[in-house]
Amino acid sequence: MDESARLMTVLRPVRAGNAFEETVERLLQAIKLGVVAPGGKLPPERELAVRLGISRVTLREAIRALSDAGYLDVRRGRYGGAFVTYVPPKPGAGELRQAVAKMGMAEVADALTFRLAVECGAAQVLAASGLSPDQRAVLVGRLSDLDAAGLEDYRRLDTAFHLSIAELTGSTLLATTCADARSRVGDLLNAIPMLQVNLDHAATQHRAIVEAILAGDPDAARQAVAEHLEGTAALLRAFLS
Amino acid sequence: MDESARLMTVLRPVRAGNAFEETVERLLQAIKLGVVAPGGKLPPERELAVRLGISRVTLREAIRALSDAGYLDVRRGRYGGAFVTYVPPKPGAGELRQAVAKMGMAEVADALTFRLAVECGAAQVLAASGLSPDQRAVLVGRLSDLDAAGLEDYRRLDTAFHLSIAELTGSTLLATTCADARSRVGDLLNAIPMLQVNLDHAATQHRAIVEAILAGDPDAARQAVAEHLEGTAALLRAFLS
DNA sequence: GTTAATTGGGCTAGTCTCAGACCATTGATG
DNA sequence: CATCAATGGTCTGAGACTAGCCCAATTAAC
Repeated sequence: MDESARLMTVLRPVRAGNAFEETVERLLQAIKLGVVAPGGKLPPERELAVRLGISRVTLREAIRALSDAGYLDVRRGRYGGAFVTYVPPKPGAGELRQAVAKMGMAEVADALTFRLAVECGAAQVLAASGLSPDQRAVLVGRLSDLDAAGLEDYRRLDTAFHLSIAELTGSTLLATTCADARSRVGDLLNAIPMLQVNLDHAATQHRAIVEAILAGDPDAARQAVAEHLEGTAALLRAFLS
Repeated sequence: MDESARLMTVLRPVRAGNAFEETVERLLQAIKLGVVAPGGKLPPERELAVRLGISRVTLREAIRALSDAGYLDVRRGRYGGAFVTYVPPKPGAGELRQAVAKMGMAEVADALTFRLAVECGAAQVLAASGLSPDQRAVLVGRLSDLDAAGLEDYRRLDTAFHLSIAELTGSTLLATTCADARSRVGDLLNAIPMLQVNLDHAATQHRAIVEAILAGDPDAARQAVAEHLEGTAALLRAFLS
């Protein structure tokens, strides 16, 4: 609000933690977002260390921690590697309360607001830009992937659909920000039971989002995304009370 | 776009640089955003080091670098400290080309898209939330501050106005993201000459933004912000050709 | 003037992180 | 069944970063 609030905003910690902690967080993000699907393999340590800009020693410590925690299965030798064993927990109110407790109510509200803002912004920007035929195809493809998904793959493909919108804008910053926003609410979303009614409703909303974007209507796109995310947030609140 | 693009997005470097570099960047952000006004003083080293989560040694190296570069004037003893001496350079096409050259065209486009998305998102979210009388007062106050500003303070108060929108949403994540987005285009904006025509136009748009937010109209807010930022982007493009 | 509080300046011992080299294991291929 | 390429496992020396301590300078207040 006042000047001192802005000081708090800008002069915040330069680092979220030590290299090990930040690496664990990043790998966990890749796993939970389904960037590396269950059963899939992480890139080789040497390559991954370069990509993450850290030493192999630190990366290995992080992989070791995730392996111990049951997220990864590490195998040696040629054709070996770190394989994802994590599968999202079965939804339930217990999981949700636990996830919320770990974050704190204020942080949950912050994350939901953040996600609403950036995803609406991304959809609006994409709708306002003239999409190439290739881009349209990608968007439609992701939508039909999601429609064809079983319960097993639903969360992962839902994430893929939402992130595609940001990626299609061509802005790396926006894509990473949306990925960040999504991963902040990931544990909460996983706690929501997937009822057929909700899935049908979501499918309708997804279609509305795509149609608005393809029609080049930023306002409709913004509204459609807002409605969709508000719906999810409402489900969450319902489970919390 | 495809799966490998998502790998690039998530498995990016965990650290933008070493602690020294990141600290310099953060302090520069505070200075250029006008969070600490020219002539103002940074918090004492000991306190600032704690806030930034780094050691005093590293902080002092960063301050030393900024002092050498002419951004700060450091004075010892009681009532001493690191005082901001930086004043934004006089606008001109030369500055702009230089700023663009340092970033690269792709990065400039990315930054502009990013800012458009997050600021529209913030305005939309704020408009959709019921504002308290206090919040309305802050928003209106920032607007009149800006209207009353001389050329000297214009940029700083313009930044303050825009960031207030994000801050008023109550989302720390959104506030820091908007601050980040703004600082990425800061050098570009500083290169645009401040013609009276443009200032008048901007003032009208600012008023439209505030009215839409106060009216609780997310679509109007989104449109007003989009129009305003597109206008700025258009000015930039004009200066580049 | 003297004092005392506040602030920047500097040092040291210890921990974290890194780059690079070398070892160990695995399994497809000939 | 022997080979060899790809991959994880391990070690070491150097540099970055930190916490904590004390010194030096400055100035309002008495």
